[in-house]
Amino acid sequence: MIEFRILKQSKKSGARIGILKTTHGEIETPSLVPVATRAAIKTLTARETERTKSRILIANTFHLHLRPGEHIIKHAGGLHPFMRWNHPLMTDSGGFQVFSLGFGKDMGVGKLLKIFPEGNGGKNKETVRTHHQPKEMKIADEGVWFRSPIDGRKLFLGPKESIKIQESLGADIMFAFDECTPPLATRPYIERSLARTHAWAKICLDAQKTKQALFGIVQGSHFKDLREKSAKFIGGLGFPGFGIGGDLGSSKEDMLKILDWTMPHLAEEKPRHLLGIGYLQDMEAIIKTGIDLFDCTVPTHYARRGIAFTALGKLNLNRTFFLKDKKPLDKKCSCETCAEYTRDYICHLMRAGEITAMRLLTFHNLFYFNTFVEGIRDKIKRGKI
RNA sequence: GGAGCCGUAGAUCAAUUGGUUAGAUCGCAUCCCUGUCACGGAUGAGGUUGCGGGUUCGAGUCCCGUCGGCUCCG
Repeated sequence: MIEFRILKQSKKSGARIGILKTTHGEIETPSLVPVATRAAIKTLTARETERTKSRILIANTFHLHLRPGEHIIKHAGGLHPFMRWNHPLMTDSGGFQVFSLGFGKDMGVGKLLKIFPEGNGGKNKETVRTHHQPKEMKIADEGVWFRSPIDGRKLFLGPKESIKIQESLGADIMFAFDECTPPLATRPYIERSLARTHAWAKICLDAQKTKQALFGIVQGSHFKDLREKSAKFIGGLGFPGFGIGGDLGSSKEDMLKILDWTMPHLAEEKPRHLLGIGYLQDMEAIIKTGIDLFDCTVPTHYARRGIAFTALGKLNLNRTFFLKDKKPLDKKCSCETCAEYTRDYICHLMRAGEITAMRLLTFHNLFYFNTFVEGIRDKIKRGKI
């Protein structure tokens, strides 16, 4: 069970301040949802994650099903006690892995299409047509046959299976099983996929036995009518909240357009989660469309590549330049990393391959992102956006 | 004192019987990463082949000298 209360609706935009209540406490929205795919924010403990101002995390059904298996987590009493996290949790359905381990892997693309200049090896000419299948999986109306990336054994995941697993995991919020279509798919492929995602949404609702909140996911790629169709359909099924999935086009403008097409069809009083998006420079814009929650791997993933986010932009701590830099990562940041450590040391650790570097950067980036969202909430409260 | 082996990019090593512009890996530099992939991807810089001479149309490769390192024998 969740309860969502909107405390303030902006008069200047779709932005709003809300409180999302769950049985594991409440969070203020808009909020970033850091990604704990395998029931861990990589490099940090739950206690440490809490000190980065994070109050809700998202784990992944597909990855936890593979390892350790949902029965282990159920036996431990669910994800919350298992990972020692006493705040709200979400689980992604595994639908995204249909894409990321399927066409995404085959074609070497993300869900946001990168535009290549003309003549660049015809990279953009490749398309996914109606009856195409990814190399290592089979997508059917009932669900998806995968091969385990761990040992190669055959696995099946469909809407019923996803819900059953997510119920064993016991997060406060679950997501419906969907297909994130590849950005290079043809319209007929997307239409067919959308019908499937919609059918799966209904099956998920029917399959659910627990009181966890189940969010439906809007798809529809970059087509206006398909996005509207999906938003109306998913919006009409009685879900207590919604996810918006990508392909979200090939630019920030595309993404905002897609959100604008979608949002009017989703009940205002219900929370909206933008799946997998959250560059700092996009946050304010997506929040202004009416997004309440968004998960993103960027703060944690980039940290492990040596990137720190600061008021002056991204810093690449791999660069030898920083070996003699005695400043903290960000002079105004009040996180534990910035309070105790300076760039020279973190640069050294990064270059030496010491995992402590990733830890210090992960801590900082999460704190920085959360502080950044806090700043946007503050702007909404003061009526500035 | 004598004999032998070795010397190629910052490091470790490749390079047909002498034959185009001397390669690879790591490291270095710049950039990339959006419902996760820590140690990944793209691009780039870097060489008087220890030094000097010779043979040859042509030498990292063959010859002589020299310097340095290693091994063995006295």
